[in-house]
Formats: sequence, C-alpha cells, structure tokens
Amino acid sequence: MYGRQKIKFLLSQLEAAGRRSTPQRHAVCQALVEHGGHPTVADVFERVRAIFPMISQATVYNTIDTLQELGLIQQLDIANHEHTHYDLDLRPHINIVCTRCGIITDLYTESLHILLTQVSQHSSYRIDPHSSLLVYGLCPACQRVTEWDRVD
Amino acid sequence: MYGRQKIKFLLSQLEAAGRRSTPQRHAVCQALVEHGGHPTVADVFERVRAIFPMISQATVYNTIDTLQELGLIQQLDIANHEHTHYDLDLRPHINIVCTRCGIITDLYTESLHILLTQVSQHSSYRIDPHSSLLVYGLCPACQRVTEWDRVD
DNA sequence: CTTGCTGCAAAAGATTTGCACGTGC
DNA sequence: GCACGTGCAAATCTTTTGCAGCAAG
Repeated sequence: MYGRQKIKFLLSQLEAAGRRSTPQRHAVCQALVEHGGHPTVADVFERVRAIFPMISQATVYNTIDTLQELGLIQQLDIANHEHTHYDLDLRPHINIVCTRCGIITDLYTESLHILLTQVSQHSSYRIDPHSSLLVYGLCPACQRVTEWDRVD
Repeated sequence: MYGRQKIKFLLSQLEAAGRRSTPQRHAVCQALVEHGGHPTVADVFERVRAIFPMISQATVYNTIDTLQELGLIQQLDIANHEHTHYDLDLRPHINIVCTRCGIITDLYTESLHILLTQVSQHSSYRIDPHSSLLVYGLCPACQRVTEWDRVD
C-alpha cells in the first residue's frame, strides 16, 4: 500500500477506532507517508507546516501517539539519536542503522522469521508478530571514511 | 566474568585506554556490576550514592559514557522507557522486553548468529559483531493480566 | 605543570500537560 | 450539549555543558 491509499487507510483506521479524521491529522498522515523513510516528529512537523503553518507541535505529537496506540506505526528508539523515529512499514523487517552517520536501511530476510519463532519457543514471552529489529553497523560510505582515519 | 573480577576488568580497561581509575569510577563500575540486570543511569546513581554521597550525576553520566565509548558496556534504547538502559553482557544475545511492565529478559540462541550472518551477507553494512537485539513482547505475568482485561 | 576528573549549577532540548477555545456529531 | 481535537504556553525531566578546583602522572 502506497501514497494516497496509505493515507486514506490510516485515516479510516482512526475513524474505525472512534477517533476523528481532521485536516490536521490528514496532513500528519500525509507527511508520514510522503517522507518514505523513518521520520521523526521533527521531520513530520516541518513537512506539515508547509500545509498547515499554524499547526502546533502538540498536535503532531498527539496524532503520532494515537497512530502508535492503534498499532498503525511503529516506534524506533535508536541509540544515540536525539529524536524518536517512526516506521510505517509494519511488515517484520530489520532496520540496519549506521552507528556513524545514522542512515537507516530496511532489510527483509527469512531468518528474521526463524529468529522470532525461536524466541517464541525458547522464552515464555508472547512475541509481537510485527516485531521489527534494529541492528547496528557501519554503512558502506562510513566504512570508507573510517578506513581513511585508521592509523594502525 | 562476574563480580569483583568484572569490576577490576572494567577499571583495567579504562587504564589501558589511558583513562584514569578513580574511586568514583570504581563505585560506578561496582554499581553497574552489582545491579546485575540492565541498569539505567538513575539506577546506578542511586546505588553509587550509598558509597559516595557527594558524587554528582555528571560524574555518573561521564563514566558511563566513557565505558560505552570503549565498548565495555552497551546502550539499550527501549521504546517507551524514560531512561536509557545499559547492558554489561557483551556476548551477542537477545533482550526480550515486556511492552507492558518493562521487564527485560536475556536469551541466548544460535539463530541470532545466523541472522547476523544473513544481515552481513545481504547488506553492504559492516555489522557490529557484539550486536544485541531488542525484541518486544508480553511477559508471562502480563499475559495473564491482559487476559483478565479481555472483554471479547 | 599539564592533563584529565569531579562537582556544581545552569542550560539545552525533547516531550508532555493544563487550559481555553472551537468543532463535529 | 458533549466529547474530542487543537493551539499555545508553561512545565517536566533527562542529559549535557561550562567552569573552577583538584588530583594524578
């Protein structure tokens, strides 16, 4: 599901949950969807202000909190990142985070499913099937940079 | 490595890196080790004050930051937790977090190694071999509670 | 005597909250 | 009319920073 469809989906889910679909919320959903990646509240706020110059940060926070409560977006707390990121892709996947530049790349692999199954079997927790994972590493560009730095 | 040994190890690693081993830092390392689980700065600060009533929060933050820079402890940013947690166990493992009560349980499973290998192969990132993962779910106790709540 | 560490207080900065006003149902 | 949503500003709270004094090598 992409673009306009996804926006409508989010708003219809809000209404299905008894919440209201307001112009501000439409703008927030639009900004979330159009960002494409893993936006922060600040990213969304900046985009939304292009449409709604008067919107308040609190509204953006409220809307995002509501979307998260309904399980429509997923919160990503990334080590050493100032802002909390959000992920619109609810399919289980791996978010690889560069520990140097912070760029986030998605990866879909069968071994995630295997791992979650193992975790379910070996622990007494009921694992969230939407679980996405964070894995940290160095992206290709930063690998090159750190090689230049290396003095050995 | 446990207890006193681990404390000495941390301090010796500090010195090996050209940092100083001070009584305050000893107390911070001791608090980290004796906590046993996944302490936050607040947890450590509270424990350290029992030994060093005059210690400042800044010192605790500084020490923990230094230990992290040297790769001696690992930072865990857990969604919806106010404080940042730290993990003294550097072996790759999975931290299962209860989304309701916040309790964290460690799990060691071979499939983590498989997953990290896959991620290394399928992405161009250089994955941190110490990578520990966060997985979210409901712990046994909270599973029971949420069943009582269920109205269905 | 130079560098790093500590303690204190203030600052910074992200997120939350209280409240009054508006709006949809 | 009522419940919900919005905007604004202030509050909250964690973490960082500047700086002066101190200690270690």
